[in-house]
Amino acid sequence: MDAGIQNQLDDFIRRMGLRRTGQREIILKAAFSHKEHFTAEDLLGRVRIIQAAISRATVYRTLALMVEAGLLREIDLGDEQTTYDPNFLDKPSHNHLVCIDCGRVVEFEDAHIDLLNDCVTRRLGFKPLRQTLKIEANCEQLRLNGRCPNLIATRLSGKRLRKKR
Amino acid sequence: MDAGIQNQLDDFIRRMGLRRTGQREIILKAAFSHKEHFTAEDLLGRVRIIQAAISRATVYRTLALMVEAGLLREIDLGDEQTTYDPNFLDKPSHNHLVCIDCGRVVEFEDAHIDLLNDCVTRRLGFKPLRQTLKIEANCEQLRLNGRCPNLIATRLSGKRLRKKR
DNA sequence: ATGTCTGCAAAGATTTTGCAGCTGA
DNA sequence: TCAGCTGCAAAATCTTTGCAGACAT
Repeated sequence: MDAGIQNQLDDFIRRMGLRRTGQREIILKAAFSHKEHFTAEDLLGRVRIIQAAISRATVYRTLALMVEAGLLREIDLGDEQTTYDPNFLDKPSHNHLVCIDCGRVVEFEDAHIDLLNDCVTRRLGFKPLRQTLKIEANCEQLRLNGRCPNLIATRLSGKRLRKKR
Repeated sequence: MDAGIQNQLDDFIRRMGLRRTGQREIILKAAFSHKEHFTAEDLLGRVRIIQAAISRATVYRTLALMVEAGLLREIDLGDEQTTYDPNFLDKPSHNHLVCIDCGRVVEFEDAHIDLLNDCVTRRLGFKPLRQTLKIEANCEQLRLNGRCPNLIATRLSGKRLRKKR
C-alpha cells in the first residue's frame, strides 16, 4: 500500500478533529492491500486475517470514513451489492466495463469521454463534479470463438455472476 | 399511460407463460402514471391510492417482473435507495445528471456520448449492450446568482437531498 | 384442472445505533 | 481530562420467501 494513502487519511482525521486508532490503520491497510473491488463483508474478512478482534461495526464506520475522506468510492456493478473501489486515487476518473458473459470488470480511462461529458454538462447549465460511467457489454471473444477465457476463470474463482439472491 | 406499455407487458407475460392479473395491471398503471423516478415504497403508495388491497410483496414481485420485461430500469442516483426509472421506453439510452446543490435530476440524451462509448467499448474488445452514465454537478446558477431555483422547489417538496439515513 | 399468483407474516440480508467502557490527544 | 472510538448486541431497513387459498387459462 502506498504510504501516501495513510497520510491522506491522517490529514482527513486531523482536519475533522478525529482520532488515529489502531483499528483504522488496519482497516485502511486491508482496504488498499489489493486493487480489487470489495464489499463490506470482504473487507471484514481481510481485516480479520490481520487481526481478529476488530468488530463489524468498526469496519462499517471506517468504510464510511474512507469514503468521506475521498479515498474510496462506492460503485454499482449491478450485482446488488454495495461495492467499494480503491482505485480512484490512482485513476481519479476511470470508468467500468462489466462483461455480461463472465462478470469481469474492466477499468478504463478515456480523455475523450471526460471531455465530451464535461461539454455536455456545461451546455446543460451545470459545472461537472464527477461522472460515473458503467458500460455493460458482451465479450467479443465469446461470440467469435464460442468461449470466453474469463468465464472459466470466473467460474473457477467461485465468484457470483450478477444477482446475489 | 401509453397503451403500448400494457401490450408490452402482456407480450412478456404470454411469452413467459405467466398470467395476466388485476394486480399487475394496476401496478403497471401506477408505475407509468408519472415520468418521475420512484422507489418500491413510492410505488406501493401510488398503488394503494388506486386500490388498497394490494400487498407489498406483490408490488416487489411485479417490480422485478417489469424490470425483467425491460419496461423499467433500476438506476442509482446516489441517494442510497433503489430507484426505478420508467422513461427508458421513450428514451432508450438517456443519461442522468444529478445536481449536487438541489438534488434535481436532469435526464438527457446525447448521440455523441453514445457513439464515443460504443467506440471505446469495441476498442476494448467488447460488444456494448447498455451504458449507464451519471454526472454529478453543481448548479451554475447557484454559483453565479447565489441561489438555485430548484433548491427552493426541492425543499418545499420535502424531498430528501442525498443520504437517506 | 392445474400451475401461477396473491397476501400474510416470518425470515433474511445488510447496515446502523445505543450504550458502557476504553483510548488517543 | 474528556471527546471520540470500539465492541457488542439489538434495532432498523429493505427485500425475499414459504405457505395456503384464490385465480387465470
